[in-house]
Amino acid sequence: MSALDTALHGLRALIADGALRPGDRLPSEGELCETLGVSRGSLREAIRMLAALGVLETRHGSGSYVSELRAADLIGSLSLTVGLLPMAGVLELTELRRVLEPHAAALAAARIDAATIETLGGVLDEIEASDDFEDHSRLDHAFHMTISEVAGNDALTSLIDVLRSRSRAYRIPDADDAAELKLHSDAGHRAILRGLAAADPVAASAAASAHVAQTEYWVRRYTETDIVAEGSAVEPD
Amino acid sequence: MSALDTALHGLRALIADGALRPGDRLPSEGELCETLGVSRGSLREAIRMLAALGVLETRHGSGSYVSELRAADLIGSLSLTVGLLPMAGVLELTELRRVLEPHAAALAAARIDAATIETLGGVLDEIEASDDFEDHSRLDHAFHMTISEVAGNDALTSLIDVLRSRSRAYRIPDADDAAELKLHSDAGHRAILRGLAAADPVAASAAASAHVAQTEYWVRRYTETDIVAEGSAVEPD
DNA sequence: TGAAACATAGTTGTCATACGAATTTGATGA
DNA sequence: TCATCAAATTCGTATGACAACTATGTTTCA
Repeated sequence: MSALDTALHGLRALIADGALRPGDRLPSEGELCETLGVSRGSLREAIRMLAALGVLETRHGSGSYVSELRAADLIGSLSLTVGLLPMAGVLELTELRRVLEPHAAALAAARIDAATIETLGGVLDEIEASDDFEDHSRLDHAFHMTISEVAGNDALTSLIDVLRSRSRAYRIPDADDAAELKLHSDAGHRAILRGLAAADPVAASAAASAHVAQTEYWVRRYTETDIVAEGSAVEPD
Repeated sequence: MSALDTALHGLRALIADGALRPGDRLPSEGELCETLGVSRGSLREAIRMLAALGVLETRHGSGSYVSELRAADLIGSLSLTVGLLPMAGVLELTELRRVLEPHAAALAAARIDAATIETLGGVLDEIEASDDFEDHSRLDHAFHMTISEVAGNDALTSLIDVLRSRSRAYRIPDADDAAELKLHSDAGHRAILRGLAAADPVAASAAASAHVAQTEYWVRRYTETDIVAEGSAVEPD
């Protein structure tokens, strides 16, 4: 087994066995090197791998810590990479959205309160009033994330967020198409909100399903034509 | 921006911009160090992070390569970490299974062929004939993965695999409970297979839903009592 | 007494160098 | 043409050194 694997499995075992619990500080790199019998470089590579996966967090000058190990955080670690998927992969992910978003909408319909409904209505008002792509994208994200959060499962919210992050980054180049998309999008949002306001899981779910299907249609339509990626969709620290 | 971030974003940009495509070999570490202006150690840490996320693959003596960037592979990178989730997180994931597995079963019902139905029947025969926990776990896995694969979405299959990997690692300690679980589990499997064989998406979906709900019941039941984790559920290379 | 400033030790971040291990490549020879 | 071997290339690992940052205890001053 390579030194890197030794370090990786060693660290993982410390957490799996309960020797290190969420929030705990790891021994210093020097100590871990002795314990695991690897050089500092190999150890640091292993730490970085677990950090990339959301298991560890390192603070300069302080130490490395075990994360809270929330399912949502681990799923969120995918956000760095989904932006690199080719279009074929994006379509696969959209199919997952077709299942997950209706589910979230149905759950939300059963739990949402009047204040949140009002908030969501305000968001839709803003979307419909704005012509700016950035505003639209940001508010659309807020609308859907709020629904996921109301659904009450953080892992579900995180997963939907990750899956949505990609299609969000595309801008429809053709002005007429963009206008048509926005028209249908706005109508879809209103339908979802009606379902939520009526506390009707079936209606909310169906509306969410239709909304995703529409997204999928546009993604497919532009898959084989011009498409403009909005940067790398990941902001630097 | 730290040297590590420089390297990480630099590598990511090379892929996002299309300068490096799936399957391509990266420049040597020495070249990348010069290009990005960081030391070899920092560069290697960045490479490891992307490798942990399934974006890069490194071969000793040959070089580092961009992976095929399949959605299924990126999702599969979670398998290293879901084994570390506390029970609360496992329940969150089980709720996701409640949506995804019925969906997969419904899709599979519409696409499955006679040969696969026969194969699945054979797997169930084996399960029902075996008393060994290892056999049962392995065959159960094969049964459900086959269904996912028939569904035809690799990302969905990978996601279900990741989510299932955790509950699979638990063994019910009480013998009577274990026997009861197996009884219901076997019946659930047969119900799913009946739905598939009848090419009835609704029946298959409902049976899969019930099957996951049952798993969830047992996970909850044992959450606050004794539970035995079957190792770290990740086999070394 | 209280608080601000400082000094110190400990920890991670980064770099440079060296050499081992594995692969790839090209030359050599039958 | 093919097999074999040697060399070059590349990643894997270890070590040492120092900078950057944090945490903690101490001193100093109001």
